[in-house]
Amino acid sequence: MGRRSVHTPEELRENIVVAATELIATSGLSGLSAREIARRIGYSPGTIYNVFVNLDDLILNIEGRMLDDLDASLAALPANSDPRAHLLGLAEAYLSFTHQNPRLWNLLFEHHLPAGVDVPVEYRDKLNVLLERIENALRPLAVTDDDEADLKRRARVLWAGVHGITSLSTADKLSNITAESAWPLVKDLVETYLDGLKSG
Amino acid sequence: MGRRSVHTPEELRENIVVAATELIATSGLSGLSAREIARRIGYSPGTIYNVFVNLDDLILNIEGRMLDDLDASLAALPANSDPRAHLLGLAEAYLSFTHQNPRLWNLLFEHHLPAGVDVPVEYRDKLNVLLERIENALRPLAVTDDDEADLKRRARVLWAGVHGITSLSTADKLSNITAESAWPLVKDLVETYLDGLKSG
DNA sequence: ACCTGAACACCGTTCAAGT
DNA sequence: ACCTGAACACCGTTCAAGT
Repeated sequence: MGRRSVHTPEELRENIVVAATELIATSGLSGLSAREIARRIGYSPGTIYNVFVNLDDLILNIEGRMLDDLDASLAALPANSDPRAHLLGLAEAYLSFTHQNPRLWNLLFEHHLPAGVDVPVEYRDKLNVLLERIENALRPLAVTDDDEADLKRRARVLWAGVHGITSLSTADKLSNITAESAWPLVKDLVETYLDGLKSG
Repeated sequence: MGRRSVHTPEELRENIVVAATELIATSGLSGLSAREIARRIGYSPGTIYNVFVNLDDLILNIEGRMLDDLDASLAALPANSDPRAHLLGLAEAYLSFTHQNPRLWNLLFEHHLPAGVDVPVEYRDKLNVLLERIENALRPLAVTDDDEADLKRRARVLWAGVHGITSLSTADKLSNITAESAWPLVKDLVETYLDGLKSG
């Protein structure tokens, strides 16, 4: 026991994250356990607590990486001069990202910090960077008497609405209410909402 | 030990459900445990498994009751001849119901059956009864070339969209992205979506 | 310095045995 | 018939002790 140093601290940290990510990807949050991670990486359970303060800390780390990956996905999207097509493109890329690994994506919404503990600022920042992409895409569609607050609200409404459909789908609950897949629903929501902005 | 019969089977069942509901209402799904229920009702853990097949079965029972309560809430709404006002009234009543007990409401979306097991038919039926209310409210708004499939899709899109906002709010995650409360967002979504139906 | 593993306080679920 | 409680196979987290 003690002082093995077969892995650098960075390797150890990475191994823990990878093992945890695999467990969640396969079996969801309930499939995650510190002891199982330890077994998989060949260390004792205690070691995980030398690297992360607890499972919540580890989970927040994984969530942060996912938000970064999503942002990279959206950033890679080709420019589009038509605002409506641009927004639909964002929605499609978002949907596709979330379905790449549904259980992992669900983590963001299934995981709750203990009462009183709130999410780190960097995490909130990442969310707002994502929402700014939608604000920017929405800006060309604004009518004259709109202010910045309207724009922000609409970006949040649109995202949250799409999130509603998406999360039902990634959680396998959409099939309880319809045989349709998520995309036609998301498309209908985005298109109809944008139509409503024009006419409202 | 054995054969106490201080409670009828119905009482016992009800006591288990009440204790479980309290635990979830206070601490969410993670606060629920068969052993804690047993402690609270003064029986041994094994007894719970004489009444319910397992915790999932008990949870499904609680979820079913909630859907019935929600339906009763919506049924109690006064009639409204204006379709837009009617839909907004439904959305408001829905939002208010979900916020009466946020953690309990969240149960519906946080709880997952093991892979391969799907939700009982009665449960799906309850969901569809709820969605029919929205379909009916949406019907007067249909344009001439709409068919029943359009109506069904729109009811699901509208509900899922509202659900997106609502669930972020009941899960205490809305505050990560905005200082606004759920209602103005839900109102914006419903109004803009309905505007979009007219103009689309 | 790094890591272990026993310890503590929990879980869900089953089922032989008791009344 | 109804209920118990020990048993089995798990958890998260801590921390004294070992190298």
